Order: sequence, then structure tokens, then C-alpha cells
Amino acid sequence: MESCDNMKKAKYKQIMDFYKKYISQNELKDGDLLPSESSVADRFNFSRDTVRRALDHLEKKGVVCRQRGKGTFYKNPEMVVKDRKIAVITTYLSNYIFPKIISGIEEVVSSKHYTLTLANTDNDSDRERKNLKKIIDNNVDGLIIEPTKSAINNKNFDLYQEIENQEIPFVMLNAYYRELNPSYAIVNDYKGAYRATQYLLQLGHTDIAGIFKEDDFQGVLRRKGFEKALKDYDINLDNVDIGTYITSQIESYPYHYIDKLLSKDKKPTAVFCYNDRIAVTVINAIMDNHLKVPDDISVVGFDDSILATSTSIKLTSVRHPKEDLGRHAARLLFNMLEIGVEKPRFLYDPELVVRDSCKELRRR
Amino acid sequence: MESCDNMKKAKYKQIMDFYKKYISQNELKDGDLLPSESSVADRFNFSRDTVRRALDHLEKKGVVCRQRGKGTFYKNPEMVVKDRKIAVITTYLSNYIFPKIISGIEEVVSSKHYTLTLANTDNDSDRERKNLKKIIDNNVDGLIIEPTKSAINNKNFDLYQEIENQEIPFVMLNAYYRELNPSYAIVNDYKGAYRATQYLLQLGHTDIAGIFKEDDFQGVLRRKGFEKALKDYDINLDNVDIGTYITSQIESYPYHYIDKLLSKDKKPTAVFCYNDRIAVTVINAIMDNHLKVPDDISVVGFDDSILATSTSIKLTSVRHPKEDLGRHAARLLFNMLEIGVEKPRFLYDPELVVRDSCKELRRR
DNA sequence: TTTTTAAAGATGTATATACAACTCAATCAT
DNA sequence: ATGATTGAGTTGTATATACATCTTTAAAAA
Repeated sequence: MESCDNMKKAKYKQIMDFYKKYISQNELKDGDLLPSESSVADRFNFSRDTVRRALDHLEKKGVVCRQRGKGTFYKNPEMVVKDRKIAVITTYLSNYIFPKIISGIEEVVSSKHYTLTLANTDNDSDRERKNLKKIIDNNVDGLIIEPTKSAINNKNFDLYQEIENQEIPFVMLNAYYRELNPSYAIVNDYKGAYRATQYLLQLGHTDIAGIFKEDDFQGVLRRKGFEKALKDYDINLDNVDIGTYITSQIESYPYHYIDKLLSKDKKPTAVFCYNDRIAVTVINAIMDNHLKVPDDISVVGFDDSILATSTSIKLTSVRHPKEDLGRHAARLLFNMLEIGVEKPRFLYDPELVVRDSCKELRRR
Repeated sequence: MESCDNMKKAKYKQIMDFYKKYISQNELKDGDLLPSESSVADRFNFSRDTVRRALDHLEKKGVVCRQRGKGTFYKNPEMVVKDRKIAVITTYLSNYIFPKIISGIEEVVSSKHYTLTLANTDNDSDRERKNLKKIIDNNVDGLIIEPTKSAINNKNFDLYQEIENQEIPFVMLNAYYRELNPSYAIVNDYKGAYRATQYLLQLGHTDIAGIFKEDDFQGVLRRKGFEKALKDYDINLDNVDIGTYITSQIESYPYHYIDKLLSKDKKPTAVFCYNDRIAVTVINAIMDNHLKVPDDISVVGFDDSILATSTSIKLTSVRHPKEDLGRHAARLLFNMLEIGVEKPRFLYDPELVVRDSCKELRRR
């Protein structure tokens, strides 16, 4: 360690550099012949074995390929089918708003000639973990991910940080972990919920129940927007029925909550639902109690999904941009990937789509 | 070469076998330590370098990983998150009927907990080739592919055969190469075209023009069905205007063909269009010639895509099952993959969806 | 008890030598 | 002309030896 100059690289790395330089300086094309092992060994006055070690590494990296008896050849990485991949991980793929979101992503990704890989988590952290590992192992070029159970302590946080360490650009969809301070493309759930609730209040409703998912951020924020609107209209939250559930309870809880609510004497005149799927369940529960929507009880949903218009009662719902959100998410990713924009963000300000599921309340 | 027994493997391969055997016999788990290089070298009385060579190969294959100073460790391939992948290659992804087809595939693939990889070819053979190479290199578990330019001599045939050699199960979508005798999920284009033409004939049309894509099998078969229907109604094909185009001409040819046709004295009273996209172009050309659809000229399309209902004139079109075809294709693939069914097939028998773009012809 | 040092053992780098296996082209024999 | 042989040149396999670098453990020193 006498001087900096003597802090040489290993010899085989010098040889690797030589080959790389040779390739670029001579503008070699795919399949061109490289100098033979022994010729290079002689030139450097190293042993042939050292040259071989260098070529071993280059071969492993896929830069060259060797053919016994013929020689060593350059393998143009342009020729090696470059598979630039974008991975998309969402909670679901083929239901609800997700096909449209994905279609929007597809549109941008395919226009950029990238390949798209899709995976879903079923809102299960273990499946999320597996998929994240796959991302890390599979060196994708970018990632669009909808976090699973974003409101509760996420046990896959280590993997998200690993992804950050590996500098794989990613965009969070629909929700994001604040601790990561990531790029995201989301709907302003707070404002959306505020507006929907405000609409019910303006129709004269004061007894408004709410039902919210509490293990993801969309649910938490929608609830906050809901409560803020009520407070702004001087309604005491203590008298407001709010039901909360988590993913695993989705099949039974929402229906039973509403069912129980309707067995009381003092029924709400309106229900704010976490999303359209819940709204459909709520409407079913209301109808099973021999009440009518919107005549007896008004219902608003969220996401403006296909469910909103495929039921007999057309649902008033907060708009989710779906395809457009997908497109935006993908564009943000390419902004990071190609232009190097840091942490670009897209926050959609949703309006309310008024249909037939809410009615103005006559003062009784 | 004295005897078969002496036809030994290379020594380093013997060592590779030793390590493999060691791993399986001792039921090693991920991260377990393997015998050191020198200990194995001593045991076999080979040089340590030979053992190293063996480990080089195993490392390249990802079976072991080495840590200087610590040792060589087994890397359980089970632990390497297994990403069971299904690849889908279609001509387009985000237009026309394709989002729905893919959504159908998604549904099945995600229910099987596989990952989905999407790529499109833009109907370009070079892009198809790149994607096929990617499939071969990336060891996917299965492939659903819509062939590109299926009716003309395909220069990627070698790669399709390579995929067969590697026994990667695949299903062809929308069209297939007969030479491959593959599994497929397609629409009966011949029958569909026959029925649509028959419908026009039953409405009293006798001057029916046709416009067909001729570089894929869908086009060829639809034309055959079209011509068969005409023949069955005793119409001389020599008097029938048939326009054909290939992918590269799609932007200009169909419009100009119809435009020219309408400048003649003897105009057709109906036009059979290869698909809805062409039908929209045809309708535009008709309207630009100050004629009306369906009053002056009837038009039928094919695929019953979103275009059929998103235009001012609702298009009569042959049904394409879209989501359902996607679902079927995926199910066929899993039948091969999981049950080992050989060459399962699905042929959809399409009916005609009658809307507003055709009119009964009064005898003039 | 804690820290430092040393030794042992593992993989990594490097060389010299030899022969094997394969390709290609020039040469030779038919 | 055609086919077979040969030889030069290339990568592949194998060994013996040496030292470097890193990790762990154990012994020694503080």
C-alpha cells in the first residue's frame, strides 16, 4: 500500500477492462470475434488462466460467449433481448375498479415498449411479501404498487426499504406509506368523502351513518373526510353511528352492522359507504329490512365502479379515475425512470357522481 | 475409450454430482454449510482447483453461494421465491377487444396464484421475435399467444419450435398456425362471417362488398365464410367487390377502397367489414360521401367491440367472447400445465348481435 | 472482565504446465 | 474435383503451488 497507484485492481479485472475497452473502441457488433486468451495473456504478460478468469466473469455477465475451437465472441446486449419490465402489484386484478386501472397502466407501459408483469396480493401481507421478494430478485425496471393494509403496521417494511436501497423506482397507487415518502398516484379520499357527506347534509340529512374499512389508508381518510363534513355542519359525532371493519370481516360485518342498525328505533336516514361494494351490501341489507333506497334511506358509495350502474338502483358515488389513475401512475414511473424526476406525485380531486340512490329529506 | 466405465465424466462434473448428492441426501435447508473446497479435494484426491471449477458451475446455476472466509452454502431453490409465470403475448394490449380478453385471462391466472406477464407485438414480426426469445430465456411456465400475421409465412417459426422443444405449454389465441397443431382458443371466424353475410342476404341485399385483412387467419377465414354465404345464395363472386389489405395499409387502404367504391355508378347496398374498426372507417367513408347508414348502405362489423356501441350508429356485429375467450384460453393452459391434458381446444361459435347499422332492402 | 492478538480455516487471486477437444483451412492423396 | 489428413489455433479440463483476504475461534494480554 505504498501509493495510490499501487492500489491496483486485481489482474483479472484489468483484463476485463481491457476486453470492455476493446469492444467499445472497435465498435464491435454482435458475434464479432475477440482476441484469444493466449494472445491477451502474452500481451499483458499474465498467465492464460488469469485471462480465462476474466472471461469467466464476462461470460457470467453475458457480455461474451465462448466456443471451443472457435474463439470468444462479443454478445451485444442490444441483441440480447432486453426485457425492460414494469411490475404491477395490486390487491386484486380482475374485480371492481382494478381491470380499468390496469388497462390504463398497460396503455402507457406498452406504448413505451416495456413488458408488464401483474401480480395480486388478495390484500394478504404474506402474498405481498412474496411478490416484493420477486421484484427484488427479478430486477424489474420499475414498480407500481398498491400497498396492502396500508393503515396498519406493515411487516414488509424491510422489503420496501430494500427496494429503495436498490434504487428501483416505484409509484404507490391508491394509498401510500407516509414513512416511505414515496411517489404516488392517489385519489383525494378525504375530499371525496367530504363532498359526498356534504351532499347528503345539503339534502337535509342529519342522521347519517358511516361504514369504513379501517386497515387501509383509503378507509381512514374517507372516515376523516366524513367526520369533518359532519363537524362543519355542527353535528355531534357522538350521536353518529360509525361501523368499522377490516379485510377479513368483509363478508359478514358490513351486512350485519347495517342490519343491526335498522333494527333500532332511531334509524339513520342516510349511509355513507366506504366503497361501492359495501354500498351494494348496504342496499341489500336495507331491502331485506323492507325499506327502500332512496325513499327511506339514502346511500352513497365511493369509486364509481361498475357496481354503481349495474344494480337496479343506480348508485351515487365518488368518482375514481381508474384508467386515468393507471395512466398517471405509469407516467410518473417513466418520469422517474427516463427523466429522473424525483418523487413525482399525482393527487386526483374527485367529484361526486349523482345518480338515484339519494333523496332530499323532507322535514318530518 | 477402453470400456463404457472408463468413459467417465469430467472430474469437475463428478464433484458437481457429489455436491448435489450431498445436498439431497442430507436434506439440507437454505443456507446450510457445504463441505469446504479443500476437504472435498482431499477426499477425491483431486486438486482444489477442480473442486473450485465445480463450485463455479454450481454458483452460476444458483445452487450454491460462496462467502469468502466463511464457506460455501446451499441456496434452496424453494426459498428463491418461485415465480410461476404465465406470459401473454398479443398484438395489442390496451385497445379494442384486448383489455377484456386480458381481463379474462387475469381472472383465471390470478386465481391460480400465478404471475402474469404481458407483452404486445404491434403486429410486428420483429417484436414478436423479441418477445418469443424472452419467453425462451425467461423460463415461463406457460404461454398464451396471439400469433402475429398468422396467414403469411412466419419467420419466427424456429422459435415456436424451440418453445415446443422446451416443452413450454402454450395456447394460441384468436388464430393459430396449422403446422404447429397447437392448443388454441379461437372464434369460429368462418361461421361468424357466414352468419353475418347470411343476415345481409336475408335482408334482401345482393350487392354486398367485403373488406378483409389478408395477413392473418381471422381475415382469411372470415373472407371464406363471406364467400361461402354468397355462393350459397347463388351470387356470382365475380361481381362482388372484395378489398384486401395488410397490417401496414390499415391507416389508408380501407377508407380509400370504400371511397373509390362509392364513386362508381353501381354502388353496393351493404358492406361486410373484417372487424369493427374497419366498420367505423367504412361508415366514415360512407358519410363523407353524403350517404347514410343504414338507409343507403348497410354495414356489419366483427368482434362486437366497444366501438360497436360507442359510435352514433350502433353497429351490427359478430360476437367475440372477449373475457370468456381469455378465461377459456387460460383454463386450457392450466389443463395442460396441471393435469397434463394434451392439446386442449376451444372453438367459440359466435352469433350475430343485431343493432342499427343494417336495414332491410326494398326491392328497387 | 474486556480487549487484543494470533492461529486456523475458508474462499479469492495468480502462475506454470500439460494435455484434451474442437474448428477451420491448407495440404495431400485419390 | 473430391475426400482424407494434417496442423495451427482456440477453448476446455486438470494439477501443483503460492499467497491474499476474510471470518471465526481461541488464546493471550490488558
